Amino acid sequence: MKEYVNQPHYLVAVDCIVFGFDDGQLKILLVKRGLEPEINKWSLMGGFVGAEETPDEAANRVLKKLTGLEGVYLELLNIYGEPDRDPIERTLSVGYFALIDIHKYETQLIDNYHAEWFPINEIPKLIFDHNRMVAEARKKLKFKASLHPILFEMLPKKFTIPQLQTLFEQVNDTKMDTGNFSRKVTSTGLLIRLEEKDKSNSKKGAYYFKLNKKSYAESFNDLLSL
Amino acid sequence: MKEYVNQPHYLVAVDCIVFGFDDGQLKILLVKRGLEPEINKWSLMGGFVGAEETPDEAANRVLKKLTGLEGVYLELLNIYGEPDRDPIERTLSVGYFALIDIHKYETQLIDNYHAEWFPINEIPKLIFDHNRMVAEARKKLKFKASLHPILFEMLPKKFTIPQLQTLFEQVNDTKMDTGNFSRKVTSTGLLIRLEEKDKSNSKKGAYYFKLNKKSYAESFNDLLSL
DNA sequence: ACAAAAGTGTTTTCTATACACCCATGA
DNA sequence: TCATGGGTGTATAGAAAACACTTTTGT
Repeated sequence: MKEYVNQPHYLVAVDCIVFGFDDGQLKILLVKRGLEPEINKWSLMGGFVGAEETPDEAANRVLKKLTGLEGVYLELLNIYGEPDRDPIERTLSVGYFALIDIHKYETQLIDNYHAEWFPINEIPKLIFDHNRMVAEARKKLKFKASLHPILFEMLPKKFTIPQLQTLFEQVNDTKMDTGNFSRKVTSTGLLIRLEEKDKSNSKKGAYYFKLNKKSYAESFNDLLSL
Repeated sequence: MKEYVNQPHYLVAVDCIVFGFDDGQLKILLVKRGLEPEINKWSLMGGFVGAEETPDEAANRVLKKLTGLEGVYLELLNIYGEPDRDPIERTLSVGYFALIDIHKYETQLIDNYHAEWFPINEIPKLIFDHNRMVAEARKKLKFKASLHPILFEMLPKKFTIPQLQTLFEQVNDTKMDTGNFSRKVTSTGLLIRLEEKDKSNSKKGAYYFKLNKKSYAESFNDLLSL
């Protein structure tokens, strides 16, 4: 037990990189920081890890406070622990990235925090090392999505294949053939076609699909390249 | 600044899951814990994060202390933060997995810590949540290795293709065709064949290869499925 | 009728897999 | 010489990529 004595103790925070997809663009949710230092600067949404919770739970709590959403897709990104990253006091931050359906969050809460969605390529200067966190999150999202069908987490319940394709293209920073994409994605068995069509982007209209939740759940056990 | 007041502070530790490959087996390095509680039980090698270092640096320091090695492949695994995971005092632990060339560590140091290599399928009961960490590390290694050529980190400078194949099979818990494996791996451009052969496993002998360091470095920018 | 997005058909290329078979050599 | 692991050759199947072309319907 002696070794525990005199070891330094630190503040531990969580910061969330919240991804959403809207209007054909991959976006990130940022808040105007409400406390000193750097008050009123843009920042990631975060909070301290409380005495009775794990970092995961803290991230979920923060996310719920900001968006009203529960059961959000959350994944550990990295630990940020430069001794001087927070000028007030040493704080280790656990970074998480979250994928949410951008149309489901509660506007009221967002307003309370003076939060705004920023297109991924138009992120402003953020406090501390938050810009680095965003860059790493983007990269990790890309790798993760190459083996796991997680991007559906950012789409509404009903979505079209062209919509899904745009999201893929945004995440991977690439263009792909529409015909091949359509076939590839329908062949996975993850999608169920609905009768309804979305005619907002073409006269012909694109069928809406929904996730096949059973296949989706199972796919998380496997390596699946989509 | 007011918000920083009265936030709880915690101990922050690192724990390393050290993988090595020897005798055709994937192994993990464990130590006999030297402090209370649970003294003399098997455990991962760990230590507290010092005031002047990041968790990464702490992990590197711990690893050097144990093996004498520097510049080891280290990657964040997860953060373990159950409020009661350490019975003495709340301690958050940052788990790392490390890949080392098992023949390069310094025996003397290992002896000092009463450390031993355990085949991956014969891990004893460990303290706290360390068994869970090992399980997660194994899974993460598999996923990571499916897109990045990191397994070379566990091989000596000179290695044969059958050796590499055995390592792959161990990590992925599978068997593959020797002919196809050989072609696949040589076609990546990551390997340079040497003149020398290893005749310890066959009369014909298997060529030694070394890493093409340039291609190897570049490959880390891409998604590469090996 | 026209234009433009959606998505199907078709061809070609590439990769993965299976497996027969040759190679080298110590015992 | 023969048994054995190390590899190459080859044939086939399946996936990916490229792209022509049809379908639909608001204008």
